[in-house]
Amino acid sequence: MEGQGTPETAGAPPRTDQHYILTQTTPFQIPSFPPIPRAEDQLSEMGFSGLTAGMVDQSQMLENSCGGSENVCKNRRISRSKKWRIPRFEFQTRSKEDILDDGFRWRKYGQKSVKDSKFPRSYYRCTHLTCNVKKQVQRLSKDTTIVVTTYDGIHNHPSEILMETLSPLLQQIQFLSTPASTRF
DNA sequence: CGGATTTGACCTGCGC
DNA sequence: GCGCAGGTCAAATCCG
Repeated sequence: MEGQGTPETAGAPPRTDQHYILTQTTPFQIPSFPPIPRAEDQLSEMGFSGLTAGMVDQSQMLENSCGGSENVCKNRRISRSKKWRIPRFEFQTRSKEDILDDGFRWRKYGQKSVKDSKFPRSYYRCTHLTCNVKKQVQRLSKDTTIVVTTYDGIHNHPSEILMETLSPLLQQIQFLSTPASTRF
């Protein structure tokens, strides 16, 4: 795994002194979600070129993560008989910072100490209204300089920070492309 | 004051 | 059935 895919592409939202290692590389597909960008495209957008994401058996997926399935249980979990699969990809990041700035906004909803690890695992959810992507962040106890970030799901919206950066530019382009006679 | 974070309680699955 | 571990909830707290 080490040494496998270590994109250090410049100019991407993730920054600081980080090295990236993507640990799962199996292609995946999503059966019935609305049109959303492929994980590879999102990774590319984040600056990780030439990467693919892995597939995970997500039989414990929560109801709000499966787009209103008929199999929603009264309690929070979906029946294990329904084999949901969502993309999951994992980065190992060499950084002093625990939080990888990936261009999306995250809200922390939990932290848990994990067996065989002296560092707690943090749980984050994307703050976008309709996006149910989650990520887990944990520092390796073997090598405390490495932070493992696991993404569950694919964003169904563009990076908000990226859009904030680009919106003045887009507005200017729109303004300039409008015929002068029709402005105002 | 509102949004984000913290943290203990709770829920669920799994192995024995 | 029981205990353990992982994941989530939600009230309390913090902070800009």
